Amino acid sequence: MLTSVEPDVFRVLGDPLRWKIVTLLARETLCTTHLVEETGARQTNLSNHMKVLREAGLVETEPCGRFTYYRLRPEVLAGLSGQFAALAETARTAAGKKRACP
Amino acid sequence: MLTSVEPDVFRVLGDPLRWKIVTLLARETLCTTHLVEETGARQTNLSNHMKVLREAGLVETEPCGRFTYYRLRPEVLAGLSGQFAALAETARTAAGKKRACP
DNA sequence: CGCTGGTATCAGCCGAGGGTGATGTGACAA
DNA sequence: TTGTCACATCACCCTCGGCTGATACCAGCG
Repeated sequence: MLTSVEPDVFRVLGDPLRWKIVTLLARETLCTTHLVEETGARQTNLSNHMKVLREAGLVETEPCGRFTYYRLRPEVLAGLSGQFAALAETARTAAGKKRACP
Repeated sequence: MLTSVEPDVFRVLGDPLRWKIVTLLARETLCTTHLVEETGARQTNLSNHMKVLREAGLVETEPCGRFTYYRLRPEVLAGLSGQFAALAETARTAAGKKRACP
């Protein structure tokens, strides 16, 4: 039952700041300091969001001395793409099919 | 600038009940009464969620006498699929690219 | 017309979660 | 070791949004 966890991923991506972080990480791997200057958010706030992204499986951490690099996981994005494609296909084939009013 | 509205769509899909509604509507067009018996939610609650889904452009209404049928818009799902695919591709090509620590 | 059933709207409650300051931890440099 | 920097954790406030009961609206039917 893969679909049960999807609303959580969407809820995670539904925050504007987190979505911005994801788009930034899609272009290059960054550490918290870079994200602070890119987004303008506080370090504490970013740390909280990174924890959420990490627990959602969207991001991997890569310690580098005192720094912590965050790397996006393309597989998850590709999986979501496939889920949406399948759902769109289901909706297309079911076009016009409606249940009778009781 | 398409990407600016995306977090809103994700926030809409991030609610478990709304996601269930979307998956149900992907299979067949339904009216509120059907959704009430499928989800077990109250009519008022469902009406609120349908308004959110409609305003997000995910769903179209189709009045049929006293009933209101809701139809999923596959184009939106397909668009999201494409966005995720592009983002995954960007992340893949940028793999290993990391900004230097300041 | 009045009644009934399907939906939408309104006002309000309340818990989840985003934002913040203070503080803890761990790694490098002098 | 001591100081500093990067990051995580904690406690707290406060807003947003999901859920609800009451109620208004609208289409069909007698």
